[in-house]
Amino acid sequence: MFNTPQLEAIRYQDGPSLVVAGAGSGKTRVLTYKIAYLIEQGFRPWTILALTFTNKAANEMKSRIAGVVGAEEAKRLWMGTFHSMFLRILRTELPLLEESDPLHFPPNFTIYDQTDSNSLVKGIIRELGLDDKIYRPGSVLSRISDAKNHLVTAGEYAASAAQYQSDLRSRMPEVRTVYSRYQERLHKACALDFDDILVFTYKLFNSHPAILRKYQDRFQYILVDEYQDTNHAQHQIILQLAALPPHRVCVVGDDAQSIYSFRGADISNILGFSDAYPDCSVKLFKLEQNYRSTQTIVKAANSLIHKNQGQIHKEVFSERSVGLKIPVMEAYSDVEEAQMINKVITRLHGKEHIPYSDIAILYRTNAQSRVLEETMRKNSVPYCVYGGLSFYQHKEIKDVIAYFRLAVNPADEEALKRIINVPTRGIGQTTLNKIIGAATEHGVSLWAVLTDPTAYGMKLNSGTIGRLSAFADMVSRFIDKCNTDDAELAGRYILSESGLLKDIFSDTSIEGRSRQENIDELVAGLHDFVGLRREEGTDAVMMTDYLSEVALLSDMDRDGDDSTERVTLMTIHSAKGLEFDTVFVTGLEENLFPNQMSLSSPNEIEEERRLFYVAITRAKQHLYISYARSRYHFGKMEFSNPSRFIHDIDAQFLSMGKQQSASAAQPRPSFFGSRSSFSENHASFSDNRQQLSSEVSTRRLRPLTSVEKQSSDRFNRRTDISNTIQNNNSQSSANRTGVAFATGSIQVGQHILHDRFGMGEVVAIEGTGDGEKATVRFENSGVRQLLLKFARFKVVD
DNA sequence: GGCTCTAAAGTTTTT
DNA sequence: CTTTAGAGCC
Repeated sequence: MFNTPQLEAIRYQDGPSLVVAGAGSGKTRVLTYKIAYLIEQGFRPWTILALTFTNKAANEMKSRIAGVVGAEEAKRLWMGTFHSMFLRILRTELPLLEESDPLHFPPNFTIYDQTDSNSLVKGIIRELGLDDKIYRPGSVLSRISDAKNHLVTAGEYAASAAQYQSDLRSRMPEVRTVYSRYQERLHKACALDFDDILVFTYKLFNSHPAILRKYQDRFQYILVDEYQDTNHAQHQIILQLAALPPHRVCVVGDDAQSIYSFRGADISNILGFSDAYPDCSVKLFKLEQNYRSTQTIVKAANSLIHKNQGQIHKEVFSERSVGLKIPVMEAYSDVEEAQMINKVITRLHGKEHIPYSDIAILYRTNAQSRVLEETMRKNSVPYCVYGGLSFYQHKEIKDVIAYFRLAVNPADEEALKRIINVPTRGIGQTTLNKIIGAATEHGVSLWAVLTDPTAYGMKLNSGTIGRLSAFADMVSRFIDKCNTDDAELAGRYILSESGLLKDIFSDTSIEGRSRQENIDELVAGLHDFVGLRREEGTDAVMMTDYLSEVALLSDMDRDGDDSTERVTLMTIHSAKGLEFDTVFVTGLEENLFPNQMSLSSPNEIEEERRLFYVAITRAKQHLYISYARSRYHFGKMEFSNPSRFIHDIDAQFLSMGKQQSASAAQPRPSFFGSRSSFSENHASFSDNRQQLSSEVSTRRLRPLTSVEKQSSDRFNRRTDISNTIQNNNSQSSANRTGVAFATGSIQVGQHILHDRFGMGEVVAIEGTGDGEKATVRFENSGVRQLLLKFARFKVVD
């Protein structure tokens, strides 16, 4: 079941350990069983802190652990992302600090997402009279974010000569001023940004030894997955929490898969972890056997990654079958690339009966998904796109969430700015600027000015005053509602009373309909949130609880639809940690992969190469690599050469197809020389080309508009679900009904069909009356405990 | 103050 | 090509 190093890694618990785990080496399984083992050894679940990279990874691991030690135990683990776990700590601790403490925050503080941060920085740049051509908000914010990742505060930043010199070189000497003001404004808005979650946690522990001690004592064992992608702040917090002997901390990762340095991830955290504890040695475990992929894939990956310098040496090997050589497919254009891939998918699905859900198409940038989607749709291949514009980033959803945020925390400046005139109520930019000016001048929140404009010297005409006070009154009612009613009731109230609902539902255009669907889905989400929490016996069902949850959600974390049969499309970054029988890695072109932005720096090229390594090691059986000779970029066609990375793989593992005839048209001489062996496709594809090309020339594909894209996406996501689960009504909140049950009506061993989790088997029942709970093992949703009083399901047998 | 039209910029990856 | 920001007009 486990090999020797895996077993040793699982059992070791005397001190700090580092598990260097090659791709496909069963890293997640080791982590899962280590935690289960710890619990069996007597560690209580709430004394174990397990940090993962995504919420999804955490939930999956949790439900696997539940399968071993039971749902009741697994539920109590501190398991989640760095951000969600530390946010939980901050919500508990920050309100308890003295008000004079700079870290003090009331419990209802907001989390600013990147858009909020960007908008705030932009506003500050404008207020300071800086040129936003030079001070591009994005670059300024990334400097600030960089500083925060390195735990450099605004004050330290302003005092640092080195920082100043660096900013000066970028012609942005005032970044330090922006940083300081940015931080002030966050504080005034009662908000933390993403990076602050880490910075505040570090500072909290650093300046309050008693609080640090409390968590050091609580967390008897700390486990961290994907350690190669942690940043300096995260690393330091781990060191704080595991500072006391015997330093029971276990970090797991693979330096060869470090792909987030652009976000501040520091590979030296894992490379140097062996020296983290001067008073004791860190036990090193190497997992080198790959259980996922064919020998060919593993060897090809090795030959690629060995082109990089500076890594922990390991020799990943596989004992699976040798497998096929890796076809490298060349296409004329991005469209043809998509069509070739579709052709192969159709063949694999039809002749080899590979389910669509075992197939993934990976790409470097989100923009590449368009052409693929269009082609898949034309060929009726079901697909699902992950990432890109997440549900929570749609305008209408952000508007609604902004209302919610304002109702929970009226000081929230970005939320207020966003919706003060949505729907239009005659409060325009001019008035808003005056309010911001007065608020800045008096050092108070926008809300304070808004509720009493004259007190802050606002000169306004009576009409404006009336409109402002009407708005303030409305928000006050929302605040009250959020204090008394649960998230769903309050949410519905806000939607209708704000006029948003009327505004959105009076628009009958295609775009409007798409917005309406999104709003429906949001309300359904609120309903589920309240319903599920009640089912699980939690009473945290208020708007503030809901917001805490959604603030850290990304598209990757959305509901699993793994029961359905669809090809997965995602960026390579999103694919980290996943595996598929068949993987297509697309767009292997110079300037795209490696990306143009990374060409100037050897380090960044190495990171791109690691990214390619991640991509190819996702495949279990079938791996295909493709590139296009031309591709649309900003609407105009551009030609490109095959990626240098193809060359980095030992040619014996690749299948390049036959020699090209001299007459074939080439947009440009190949990277590999004019008599390239690259141009003709792998044998099994070459016969496709002619029919495909004619199709290309007759019908130029039009990129999808955002609405078409959304609705097709929705179609693709949804249809299969509603067919399999007949009474699934998650599409609409309107006809949602709970299925009521008398308690005592189900028994262990019965199968149920849950409204949301699908099919599952009842494995235990405990408690009586209103407290009666069933433990259910779901086919696709893991093991869960449901409070029968609230649970919505029906018994199947 | 609000709406419409035009111009410019943008795509690297995301908790 | 698409999205967004800004100017100009009502």
